[in-house]
Amino acid sequence: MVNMAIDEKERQTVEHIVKCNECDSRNLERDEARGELICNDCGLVLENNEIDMGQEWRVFTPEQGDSLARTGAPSTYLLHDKGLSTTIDWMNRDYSGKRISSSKRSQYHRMRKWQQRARTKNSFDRNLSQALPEIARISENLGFAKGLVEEASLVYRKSLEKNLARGRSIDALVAASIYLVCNRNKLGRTLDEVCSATRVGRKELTKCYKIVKQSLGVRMEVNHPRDFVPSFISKLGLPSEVQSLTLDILAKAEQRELTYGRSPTGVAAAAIYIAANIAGRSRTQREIADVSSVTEVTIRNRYKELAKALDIKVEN
DNA sequence: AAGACGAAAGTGGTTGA
DNA sequence: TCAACAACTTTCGTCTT
Repeated sequence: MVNMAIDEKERQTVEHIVKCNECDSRNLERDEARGELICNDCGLVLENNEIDMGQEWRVFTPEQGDSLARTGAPSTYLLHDKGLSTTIDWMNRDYSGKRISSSKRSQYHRMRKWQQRARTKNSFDRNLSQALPEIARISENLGFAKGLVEEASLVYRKSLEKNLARGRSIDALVAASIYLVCNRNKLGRTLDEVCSATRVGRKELTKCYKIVKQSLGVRMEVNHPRDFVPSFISKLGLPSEVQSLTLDILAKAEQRELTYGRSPTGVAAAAIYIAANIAGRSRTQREIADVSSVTEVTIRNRYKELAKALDIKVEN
């Protein structure tokens, strides 16, 4: 009986996964971090900005379900008070729905007013209540899963605690927090992508990013070209075959130390250019330059280097 | 006409004195 | 703090298909 209930649950989760629109393959993979559903055969991104369907716990009996239930929404870093403070209802009715007397009504009015003031009483909270919705909005634009939004909010909180907001715009600090989370999770988002998702200029973002990174003591590994490959490949609509070819090329390039001191996006772009060419799915330098935020010239320079060192012939 | 090529000059970041 | 330097960008004329 209990087992049947589980089967039913699992059947439901499997059933909402669809076939690939492009190649009808059922070989789909969910990338929880990016919030994307990807076809393993052709590389098509089927769903963006997916809702995180993961459960927090598993329930085997109804009693267990009751015992695990709790009141209220989960605590979240996304709300300035983590969703934990009290709010006083605006309706002038008591718990049974009866209207309350006028003297009580004005008392509640005063209480509500002070409650509102107290809730966002200091600059810390006021700042957060402005910044956190912004984080949520931008994260959505970038297709973050819920966990990443929380992480970005936490980074922002810590930066505030370290007094980094003074003399800087909230927007810049928000953007820096988000970019930091991108890098830490190796999402392969370029600086430009984050810039255009926010209202913050490139220069301001890098400046702020450095400060946040430094003062939070976050150790960041240097971005590797391979981190950018899935994102670029999918934007170019190239099959996963090209992706694995690209990764092969990058692995060899790394062995010959062709990746050091070069911009990782440039190297990734060049490797994709070569791989697409070999696979007979050529893309122009312009197309690849557009998605990778480097210039054609850089792609040319990198790909010449790679082709020469790895002894690959590329014809146009 | 589109795409690739490469030279030249300018920009922003890193490094080392 | 400043100069030197490598990587990268922008621009543009030329070549190839």
